[in-house]
Amino acid sequence: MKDPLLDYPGYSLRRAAGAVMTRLIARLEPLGLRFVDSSAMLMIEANPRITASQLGRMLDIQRANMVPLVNRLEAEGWIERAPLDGKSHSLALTAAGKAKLAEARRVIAETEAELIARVPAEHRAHLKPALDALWR
Amino acid sequence: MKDPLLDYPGYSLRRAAGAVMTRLIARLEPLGLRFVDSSAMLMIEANPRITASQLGRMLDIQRANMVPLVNRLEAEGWIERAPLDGKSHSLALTAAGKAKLAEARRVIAETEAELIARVPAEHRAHLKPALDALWR
DNA sequence: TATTGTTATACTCTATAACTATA
DNA sequence: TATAGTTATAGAGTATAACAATA
Repeated sequence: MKDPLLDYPGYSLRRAAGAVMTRLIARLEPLGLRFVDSSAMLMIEANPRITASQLGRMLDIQRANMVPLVNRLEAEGWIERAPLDGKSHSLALTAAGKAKLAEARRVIAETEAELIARVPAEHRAHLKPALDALWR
Repeated sequence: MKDPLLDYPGYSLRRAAGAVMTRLIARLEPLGLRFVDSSAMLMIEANPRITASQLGRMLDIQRANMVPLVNRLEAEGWIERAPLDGKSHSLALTAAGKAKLAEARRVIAETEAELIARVPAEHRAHLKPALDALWR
């Protein structure tokens, strides 16, 4: 069976991203976390008092779609909102959120390590700069 | 604003794939094609008389989700079904399908060329082998 | 005027379970 | 028994439009 799609780097990119994401999502699921939850919590930890709109811009998530996400993180007790001014709220991790993020960071590190290990050594250093050129 | 996600190759992989797919989808849309339509038609062209189930396995699409896809391609007049045996049907491109695929191939080639052009020359040859190691 | 947070909504993609008919 | 095609359905993820309150 011929597979003409294998000639396209763009197709390899899509399939590789899908495979890696599937592995990561499967590992986050037992922690009660979606991929986007872990991304958001990493970003909130690094930027305390960030707002939902700022967070959405950095993660490339629409403002409207941030609402259920932030609501869920708050309902789980992982983040807290505090009024910044009359219309904005700042987000910060709670103690429970920091503990949950520590768990998430372990499975993320494990998945990233596997990713690197899969790439033949002679290509390894080239992967991230090549990828970053495609979207940054 | 700090962005800890930039340290993760897996995150770069996801964002790069998203960016490239967004560009390709935007170019296929005026042709009345979804990404999966163009993938399926390339595969059918290269493998005349392939069945929907075989196609699904190669594209990593569930058998059940092939039904509306194949129905749509047939309704557009781009593919034809022919009974293979009592339970299977073979798929093949029609003349209209081949013409549409020629259009699709042009925008795909254009998008792939841009992808390559974006990657700094010293990393180019490493990208596809690195990506393929992640899913094949 | 622009931005934040929000509600409502719709569409695509994907996953699962179940059924029929045929190999 | 395993596979092909199919139906129905549900859950994610994502996009758009609109609104009130505030900067």
